[in-house]
Amino acid sequence: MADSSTSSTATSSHELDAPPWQRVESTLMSAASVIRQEYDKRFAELDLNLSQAMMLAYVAEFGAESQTRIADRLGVGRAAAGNIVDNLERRKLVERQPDPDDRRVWLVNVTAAGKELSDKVIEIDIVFRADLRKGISRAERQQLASLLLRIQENLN
Amino acid sequence: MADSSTSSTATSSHELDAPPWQRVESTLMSAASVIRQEYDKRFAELDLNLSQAMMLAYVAEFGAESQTRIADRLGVGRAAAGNIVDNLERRKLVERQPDPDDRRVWLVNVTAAGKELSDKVIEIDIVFRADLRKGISRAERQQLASLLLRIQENLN
DNA sequence: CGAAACATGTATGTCGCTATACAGTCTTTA
DNA sequence: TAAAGACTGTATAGCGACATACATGTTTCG
Repeated sequence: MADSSTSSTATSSHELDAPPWQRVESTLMSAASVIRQEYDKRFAELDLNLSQAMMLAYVAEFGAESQTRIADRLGVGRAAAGNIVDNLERRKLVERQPDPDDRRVWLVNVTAAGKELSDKVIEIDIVFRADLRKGISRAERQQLASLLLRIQENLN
Repeated sequence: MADSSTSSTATSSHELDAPPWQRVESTLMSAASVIRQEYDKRFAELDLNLSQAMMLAYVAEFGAESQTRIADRLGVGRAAAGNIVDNLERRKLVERQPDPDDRRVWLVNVTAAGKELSDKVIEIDIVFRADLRKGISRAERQQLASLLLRIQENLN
């Protein structure tokens, strides 16, 4: 579906005559959307979407942290983070433990089953990123990241 | 909110030790999200979100086209496009006209008020893109677009 | 100590999009 | 011409995210 707009953005190399929805900004958002969709698609075999997979991998790596901290790290709101934890907890992939030092807080930790699934998440991620980077050199990736960060910094 | 994850992605220049949610792909999606939010924010003064603004500008430029074609051009589904048209039509910014050649089709056209608002949309877009590009050369933008397209093409 | 200010996690409502199914309308083809 | 198929726009349900409001618990400081 997005491919039609995708191919039309190919004309944005000369920008003067390109309408707003065919410019670099649109290409950027379109690329992000395609990547997110493909992530979701590949994680579907694990019955996870991208948010759940990221949460699981994060918790598996960093262990018992509060939901608020996880939410900040993952760039979602606290409510969304709570929902994702609810879902993963229902499937026994993570578990909530009370924080001994602060009774408001739940510390989220990975279970054995969650750790196992997390390994598969990381594996899929590695394969996907390799696919994504085909034909793109390390230097180009670094410049891409640098440009993206500079664009973001222009918004503060 | 996304800024915390944003600043953490700044460490992704050396990728080997960076966890999955801090890599270039995340930087890309994060940048897209920030751009979308800022677009919404700037169009809010016109009581439009990004989708509505894009639709309005598109219709103002290309005139009477079917909803399906507009949906394809804008990269959304037909149902979503219909909803956006509903909204803009309620506010008398666009109007639906029957296609004389095909009774299934509504041709969407801009009204005088819509054309006027569309000019403001374009103006805001120009200012925003100038802000976004501060300190980024034309050559860099072209390379950015090229890299993004190559990444997208790797997914087909 | 005690009260105000703050932090955490949850519930609720809203928003925008997708996917699906549908009725109405062409278009193709036998 | 008739039947099969394809296309258009819409209704509906579902998902995932956000903002807001709230109850609960904690910290600060007079």
